[in-house]
Amino acid sequence: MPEDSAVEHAYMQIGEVAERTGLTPRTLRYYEEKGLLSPPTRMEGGFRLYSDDDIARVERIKQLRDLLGFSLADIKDMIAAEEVKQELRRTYRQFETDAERLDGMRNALRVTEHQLTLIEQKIASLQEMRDGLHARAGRYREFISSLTSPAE
Amino acid sequence: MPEDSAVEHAYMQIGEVAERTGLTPRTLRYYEEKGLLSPPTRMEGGFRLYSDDDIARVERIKQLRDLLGFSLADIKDMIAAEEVKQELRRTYRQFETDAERLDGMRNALRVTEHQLTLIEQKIASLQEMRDGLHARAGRYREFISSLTSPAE
DNA sequence: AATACATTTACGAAGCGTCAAAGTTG
DNA sequence: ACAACTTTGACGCTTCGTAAATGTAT
Repeated sequence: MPEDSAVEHAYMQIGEVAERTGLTPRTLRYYEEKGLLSPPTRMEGGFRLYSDDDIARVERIKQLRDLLGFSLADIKDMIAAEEVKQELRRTYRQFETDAERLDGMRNALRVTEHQLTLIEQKIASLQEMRDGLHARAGRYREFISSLTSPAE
Repeated sequence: MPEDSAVEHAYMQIGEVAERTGLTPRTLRYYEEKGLLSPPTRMEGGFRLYSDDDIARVERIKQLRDLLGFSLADIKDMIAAEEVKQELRRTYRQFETDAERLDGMRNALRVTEHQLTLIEQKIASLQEMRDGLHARAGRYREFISSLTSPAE
C-alpha cells in the first residue's frame, strides 16, 4: 500500500501543530476565531484534529505574516482569493458561470502579482541594509583591533 | 557658503517628519514615549522640532521594524548598542576605562552580526517564496488563457 | 488514579489609530 | 482673526501572551 507511506500520521492535535509550525496553540485558536483557519475536525472530547492541509495553510499564513508583514485581515482575503483555484479543481461548481470563474482567477493572479512586487522590493531593501551592516561591522572590527593591539 | 546648501531647513515639525519617514505623528510621539527617540527640542509654544539626526534615527527604527520585524523594546536596545560608537567618537568620555569601551564595541559588533544573519535568512526565504509565487502565477495565467481562448 | 495534554474565558500588554478639547503658528 | 498645525489625554482595535478553572487522553 504505497499510499500509506505518504500519510505518516494524518491527524495531529494542536500542540504538535504548534511545534511544527513554530506558532503557539493560542495563536492557532485565534486564527481560527478570526476565520483564517477553517474549524478543524474534533475528537469526541472536543480536541481539535488538524490535517496536513491545515498545516500547509498555517504555514502559508505564517509566510505572509512574517515575510511580507501583512495584517491578518489582509491575509484572510488573500487566502480566500487563492482558494478559488482549489475549489475550481475539485468541485467544479454548478451555478457558477465561466465569467465568474474567470473573475476569480484574474483576482487571484492580481493578488499574486502584488505579492511578487512587494517581495522584490523587500529583497532589494534587505540587500541594501545588508551592505550597510557589513560596512558597519567592518568599522567596529577596526575600532576593536585598534584598542586590542594599539599601534605602540 | 557651501555649508548652507547641505542644510536645507535644519529643523522640522512633527508633520513634516511624519511625511518624510512615512510614519504618523502619533507613532513618532509613541516612540518618544517609549524611549526610542530622545525628546527633541521644542519651540516656545511647545511644538516639537526635529533635527536631521532625529530623522536618521527614525529611519533606522523603521528599517529594523519593517525589514526585520523586531519589537520596539529590542530595537531600543540595538540602537543603544550602536550609540556607544557615536558617543565614543565625539565625547571621549572620562571616567570610562578602555575595557568598558571595548565591551561596548564588542557588544555592538555582536548585535550587528546577529542582524546580518537574520537578514541573510530572510533574503533566502523571500527568494524561495518568490520562486513559488512565480510558478503559481504561471498556473493562473494558464487557467485564464484556457478559459479565455478555449481550444476549440 | 495520575500525568500530560486540551478547552473556554478573561484579563493584559504591545503598537499604534482615532477622536476630543485646547493651545500655537504664520 | 483665521486656517492649519500641534499638544496632551483617553479610548479602541489588533494580535496575541498568560493565567485560571475545567475537562480529556492514555
